[in-house]
Amino acid sequence: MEKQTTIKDIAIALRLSTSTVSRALRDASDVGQETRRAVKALAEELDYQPNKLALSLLKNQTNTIGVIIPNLDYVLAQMVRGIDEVALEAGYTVMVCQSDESFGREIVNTKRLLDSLVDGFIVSVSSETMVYEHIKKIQTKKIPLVLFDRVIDSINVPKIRLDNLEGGRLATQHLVDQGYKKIALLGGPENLTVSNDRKEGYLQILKQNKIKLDKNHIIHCDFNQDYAYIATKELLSMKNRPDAIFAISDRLAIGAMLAIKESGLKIPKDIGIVGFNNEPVTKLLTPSISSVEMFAFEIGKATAKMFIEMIHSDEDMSEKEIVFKPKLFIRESSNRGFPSKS
Amino acid sequence: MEKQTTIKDIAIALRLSTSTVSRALRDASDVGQETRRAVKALAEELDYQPNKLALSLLKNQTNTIGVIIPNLDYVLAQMVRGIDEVALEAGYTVMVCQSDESFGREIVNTKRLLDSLVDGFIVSVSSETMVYEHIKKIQTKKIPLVLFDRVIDSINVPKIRLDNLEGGRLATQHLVDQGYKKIALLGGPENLTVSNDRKEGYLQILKQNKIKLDKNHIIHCDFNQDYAYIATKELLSMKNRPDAIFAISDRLAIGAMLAIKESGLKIPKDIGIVGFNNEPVTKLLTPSISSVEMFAFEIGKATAKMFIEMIHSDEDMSEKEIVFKPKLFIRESSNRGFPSKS
DNA sequence: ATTGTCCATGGCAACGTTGCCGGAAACAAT
DNA sequence: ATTGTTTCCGGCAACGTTGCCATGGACAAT
Repeated sequence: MEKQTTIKDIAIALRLSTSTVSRALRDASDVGQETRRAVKALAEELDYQPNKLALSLLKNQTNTIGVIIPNLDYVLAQMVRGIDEVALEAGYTVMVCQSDESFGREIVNTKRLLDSLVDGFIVSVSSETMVYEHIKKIQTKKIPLVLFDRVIDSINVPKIRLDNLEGGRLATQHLVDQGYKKIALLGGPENLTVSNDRKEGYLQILKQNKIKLDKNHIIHCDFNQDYAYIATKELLSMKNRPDAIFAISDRLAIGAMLAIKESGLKIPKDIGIVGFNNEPVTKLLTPSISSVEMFAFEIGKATAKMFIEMIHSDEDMSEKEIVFKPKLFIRESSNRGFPSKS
Repeated sequence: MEKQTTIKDIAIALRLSTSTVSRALRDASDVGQETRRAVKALAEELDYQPNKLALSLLKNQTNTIGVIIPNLDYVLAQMVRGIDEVALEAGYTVMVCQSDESFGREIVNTKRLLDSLVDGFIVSVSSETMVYEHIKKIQTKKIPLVLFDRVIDSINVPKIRLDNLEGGRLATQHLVDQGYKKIALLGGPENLTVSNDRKEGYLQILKQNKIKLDKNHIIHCDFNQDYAYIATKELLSMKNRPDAIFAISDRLAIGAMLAIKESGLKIPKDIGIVGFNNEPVTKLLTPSISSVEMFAFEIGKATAKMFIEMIHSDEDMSEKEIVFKPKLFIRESSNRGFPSKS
């Protein structure tokens, strides 16, 4: 690493003081025309770049956002893309740290970023995270913080998320409309709000339609295709076999579909499937999978915008919450053609 | 943002000098037992965290790696995961910037990271990038740089990549073995080495097997499913219709498959497909798609390891290159059962 | 000639930390 | 009593930059 040219270098070369050089470069007042020209010329020649570190130290501001996410799967990659785009625009650089769904790594990452002195945090918590001291610490230090996607109710900061309750309702109501009577739920980890909200929507719709719930039809598993496969095998072997599955994510839906295909049951005739996230892959499978779109890219952009706004405004924004409305895309996996028959 | 406690705060509170406090905290010699205890106790109480910015300024080292990538698709997300894991272990924080396959944004990102004073760069160039001045500038400044995946031959730094030539050979030879005679190539952007190496492997195998090449059977398109769909439609409508397609990425293979399905041709009977990257989705589609595994996660880890090694060693490593061997996974889309029939 | 007013520039402190040097105090050895 | 040694601590500079204040010269107004 070679030494960068500094203001001092220019000052010495031109027999000026650093102050004068600094002012000249910043087009400030109180600099002679001639010296200003000379300084700028030399700066250009030596490829002078102001040292951000020194500036950051002085101003106590790094123009950096710490982003903590649990993984880089399709949905979060989209969100990060959205965050990145807006942040770049606003002059911020983003430090993305993945916790890999591990509580321990989430803590390490938070700590690292905290003393890297990022200007603030954009966080989506890991599925393992059940205690939020590390997140609260950010808040205690009065460092700007925005939560997105997997938000935490008990923490009072701006939040950007999907209306997961509504998502669960949309998916379940659709299955009900298609004439399915025994709808099972393939849920994510038990403590994940995102998953539980979708489940809540599912429960609401069952209740509304006076469908009796078989408790065995609710299964929680990790966000992992293989678990879903196993769980579905189990569901299919039950005496009271479900005739539809609402999977809390497309990955789970795919696992379920593989299991169903193996069993010889027909989709959507014998059993229907609806997934969540609307990953591109859902369109490609045979049968294609109905899924709930969650507008990940837009959520990412909205999150970064909220963050920027928070940094630049000094009013209290802790109550702000943006909730995106989900949209159901109906595909083969759950389409028995009922709307048209009625 | 609240003021962090500094060494000075502790010094004043204890009526010591900052030097003494600094030494006490670092367990250095020359500090009295009693003062050391007192300092540490107070530091603990005030939750003192050393200011990284000040240290970085002093040592001219930030413990940060700038990672520049063209997108966050499956393969690169895996690679980033690998980089992240190793970097975290070694005490580095990673700044990931995506250029979104845009030359302009790649330049902006490079510039940003350059004057954020990262300790070094890990770069995979965008498909638009044809001139490398911004990358060469990193090298000129003697800042550690490692290239991975989409590397640049003309730049003399450590490189970690897949043996794409071999990958192209594997895929094509397999198609030849399955009895396909007119193998088309669905390539990526024309100036992308990764794509061209695979193409070169393809050409080699055709030549080796004395298969005459129809130049119209080579199509270049963006890494985008829709383009692949259109390109394949075109291929299928040719008088000299190909009976197999080697797609340079799984995304392209999927687009091709959609087009073929629509045409009514049977896969793999009438036409075979092999993709590249071995994304999980290839297993799930019907038919499942044969694909070449490129060990993205491992490449990511190897890249970060190389980087760390480069930073800590002072010998010249510019000639180092790690080349991973690809592996073909044969699935339905190209399997006419030939090895077993022979 | 004295005072006032610009204009251009320099000096110094500060941001938080460390490294180096010097020095005071205590004690031992002569 | 002088010298040397050890132990503990403070002062200062430095990293690169900016902000504030001071200073000096030129010039005009009195």
